[in-house]
Amino acid sequence: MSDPLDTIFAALADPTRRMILSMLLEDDMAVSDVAEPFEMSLAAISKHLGILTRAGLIAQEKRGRVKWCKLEPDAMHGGNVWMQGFGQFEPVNLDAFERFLEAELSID
Amino acid sequence: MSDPLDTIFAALADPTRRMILSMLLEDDMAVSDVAEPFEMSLAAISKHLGILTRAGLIAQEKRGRVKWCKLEPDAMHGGNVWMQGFGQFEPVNLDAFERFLEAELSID
DNA sequence: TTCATATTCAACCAAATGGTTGACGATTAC
DNA sequence: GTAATCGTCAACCATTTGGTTGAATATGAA
Repeated sequence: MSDPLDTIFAALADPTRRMILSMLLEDDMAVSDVAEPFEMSLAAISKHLGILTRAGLIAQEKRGRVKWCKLEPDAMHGGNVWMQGFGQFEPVNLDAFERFLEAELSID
Repeated sequence: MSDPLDTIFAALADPTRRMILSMLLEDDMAVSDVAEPFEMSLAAISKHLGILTRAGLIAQEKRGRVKWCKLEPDAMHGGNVWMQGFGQFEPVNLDAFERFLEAELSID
């Protein structure tokens, strides 16, 4: 049907969804806990999680009445390779990335 | 206003636009030449080029009555860094990427 | 000047997106 | 059994997206 890159890049184009992925980088989370920091309905977050799941960027597993979300970072590989084809980007500075995440996640 | 990553990933989510970027990897092109292989109107391609320009992924320069499009690969850097924060992806195999492009561009 | 070429603009359209609300099914707790 | 919690579903809505067409603009060629 449609190129997986369509789905992956489209999923990453939304700031709410990127934030969710950043949160899951810290730890697996239940749907309600994912939704908690956002000022939108649980149903809206549920839709976002559906989109991330269909893109393969997260996996959801139901245990009891709680549905756990876990990051699937390998799904990003294809997009990453595609982009890298356009230039030799300097090696990623992971420290800088962690500082970025630190800042992004502390909207307390 | 909106995160540049919104704009970049959204621009990359469309297969026509990704194809255009691949084409520009070979060489700079005039708008009409970009449009030629696609089965859609010139106006549609013009819009796509506008989106790529606003995302910073290409630059357009008018010389005479021809508008030239040229790749700005550095604009991808931010997205690339963001993705890499999610995993240590194996070093890109540029040969493989070239073969991929070869295949993608030869829809003659 | 007149004509052709290169590109954009404006108006329109159908479909997709991101959100809402309220009802619903599943599971756990009392 | 009854009630509370977790999450999704369905219907709806406004906005954005990706395309069309026809007219307009700007430049170059005859």
